[in-house]
Amino acid sequence: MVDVLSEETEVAKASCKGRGRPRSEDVDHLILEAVLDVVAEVGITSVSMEGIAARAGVSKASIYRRFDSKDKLTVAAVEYMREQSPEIPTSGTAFERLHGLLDGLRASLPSSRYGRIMVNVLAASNENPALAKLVYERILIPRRARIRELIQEGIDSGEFPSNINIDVAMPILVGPMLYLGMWSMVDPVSETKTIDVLRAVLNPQHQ
Amino acid sequence: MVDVLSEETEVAKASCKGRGRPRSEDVDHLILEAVLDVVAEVGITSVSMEGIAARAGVSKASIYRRFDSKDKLTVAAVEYMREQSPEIPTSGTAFERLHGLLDGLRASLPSSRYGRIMVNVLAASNENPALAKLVYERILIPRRARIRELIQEGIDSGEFPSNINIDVAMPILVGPMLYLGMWSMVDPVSETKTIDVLRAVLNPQHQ
DNA sequence: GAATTACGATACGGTAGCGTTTCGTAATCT
DNA sequence: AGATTACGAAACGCTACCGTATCGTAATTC
Repeated sequence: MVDVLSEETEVAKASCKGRGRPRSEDVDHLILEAVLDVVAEVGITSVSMEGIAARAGVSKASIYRRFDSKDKLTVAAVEYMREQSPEIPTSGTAFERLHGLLDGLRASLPSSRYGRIMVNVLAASNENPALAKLVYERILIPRRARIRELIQEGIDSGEFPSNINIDVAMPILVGPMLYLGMWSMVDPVSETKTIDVLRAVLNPQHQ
Repeated sequence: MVDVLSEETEVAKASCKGRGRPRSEDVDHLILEAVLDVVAEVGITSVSMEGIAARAGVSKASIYRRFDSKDKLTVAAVEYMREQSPEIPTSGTAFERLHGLLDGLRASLPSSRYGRIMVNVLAASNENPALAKLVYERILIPRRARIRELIQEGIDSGEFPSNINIDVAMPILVGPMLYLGMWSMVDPVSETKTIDVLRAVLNPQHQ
């Protein structure tokens, strides 16, 4: 849960060190968490001020005091979201750790709040390209960076071939996880599939 | 545009060979096309009877005469959708044809009506799992079958290694296209990337 | 203690879409 | 010709959400 809500955020519209009652940070968090929940469950289109207020247990006035439009609200929610970092495996070989991370990604795609937000934002990217870009840069890119690090570790330790081009390896490693996870709510994937695929990609001789 | 509208569809609710004025097939098509357009552009949640009527240039009554709920309407639209088959390349090596098909898939992901419908249905899969399953089985599976055929052709002709397991090869070939295409509207992919990836997957010695 | 600001609750008129119904007209079957 | 059904257009009451405003109360600063 950490803390946060960066200083530069739009949130602080009028009440920067004012004299009266200060704004409740609890209310800030309640609102943004509610937005993230709704986006994950039913999509950005279905975010409504009234619905968020009801869900967060907060008055509409408290929302409008902070965000004067739905766009500002969703943008702030995404900025607030920063990195529900998945636990990065630390034990085992580079292959095992990479497998752990990637299989976690695959499994989280349809089920986790994180994964569902990504899909819903992607679906709305036509309507709201600015938000899509923001999510891509603030959420997806950092995630990918962690995978890159793990691949680099494997290369440095000699476990993976040294001539790997990471920019080519990324789609080859991550892509199959998207393929396997994306529709798994209607067509579940056997648990051994991920490792079969990773083995085929990283140890072609065993294919 | 073909023809179609299967006989078993829900559409024929009361007017199977009745006596009066027959239902216009033009109206059938106008309605379902409008639904597909709206789903592609703004998502299933945003499909409204009024919106469809206006867009199709049809009265609401004509819609309700055929579909008594929005669910029935969207399901019928998907069933009507059957396969806007992408042109399957016929010239060149198996690699070249596979590349053509897969690169077409990648490029169509964010831009084509087909690709946008898939993402929007996926995003709504929580709310409407039945529709998600229908789309998956009627649209996605047949598409994948065509890719499988192309891979099998390459194996049969000796161009691809004979020990390939197609169930493993599919995620490895298709997955990277998802990875590269999915966010390309906010982060365009260089055109040579697809072929780099395919080369790395199919000719590991050149990696 | 007085001024100031945030809070929850509640209410307002306005808009959009819902599902249904009624109308007059058009097309097809017997 | 007459019966029957589909068509577009329009109107119905209903609900949800919008953005705004007003209230009394709570929490801070001066």
